[in-house]
Amino acid sequence: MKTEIKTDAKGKKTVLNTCTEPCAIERGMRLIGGKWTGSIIYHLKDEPVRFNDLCRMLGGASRKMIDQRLKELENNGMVLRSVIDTRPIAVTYSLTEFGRSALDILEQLRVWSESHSDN
Amino acid sequence: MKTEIKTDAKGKKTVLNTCTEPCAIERGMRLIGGKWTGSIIYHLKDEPVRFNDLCRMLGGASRKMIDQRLKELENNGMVLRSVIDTRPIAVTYSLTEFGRSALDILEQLRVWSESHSDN
DNA sequence: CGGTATCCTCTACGATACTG
DNA sequence: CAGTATCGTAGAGGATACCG
Repeated sequence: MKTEIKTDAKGKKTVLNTCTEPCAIERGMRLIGGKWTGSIIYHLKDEPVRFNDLCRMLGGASRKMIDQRLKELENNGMVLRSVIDTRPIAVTYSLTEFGRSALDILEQLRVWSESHSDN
Repeated sequence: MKTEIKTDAKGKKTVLNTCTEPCAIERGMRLIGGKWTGSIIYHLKDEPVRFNDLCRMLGGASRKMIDQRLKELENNGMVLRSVIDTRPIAVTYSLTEFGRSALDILEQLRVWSESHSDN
């Protein structure tokens, strides 16, 4: 996210784009900004949660979406998938240290969003 | 973002979804999580910026995208569009107080993202 | 229970060309 | 300069059904 605005002797401005693609903010958003991604991370903050419980928590999201997002999060190293081989099988999802490191941002976002719900 | 996990006498857990749709985190993400939205807000943090300068700053984004995002941001009350009636016309975009209130989150996101660019 | 597979629709987005 | 209009494609995402 480096951009310089150069101003010459006559006051004319030139914008230099030195922004590496994709920018840090965009990269970060692609990690936690997907549909339901932030909510999933947030719901895993206290304890491991099972797949179907997560579905119930995220009432508006389809199972396919949640499955997809969980795989992304697993691939990005933010979520850990644990299989407990009972019958029927049980699978829990929990946050890795990396995943946990995103909680501050999400909490701040939640507070910000709620404080502006009056618009 | 209210979800309760009830545990009964036998230790059996029931998940109650009391999450109002859409949740605060999702609502917040829809405000600043669109493609390029965060970057646009971030680039407006110091001073009003003209349309074409913004395009140069966001090298990877098409003009159409930027136009679209700016309109969204204007509709959401985060960005102010100012027309200076010279010839040729000049248009600058700047942050409103509401838009400015999102900068903390974006800055935190940027730092977080950069500190994990080694994965 | 915890998923896949399939189908279908709708939109996001890029490319390009035109305009006051 | 700051857009709008039009077209085309790829992928997002819902609904439904099936599986180990």
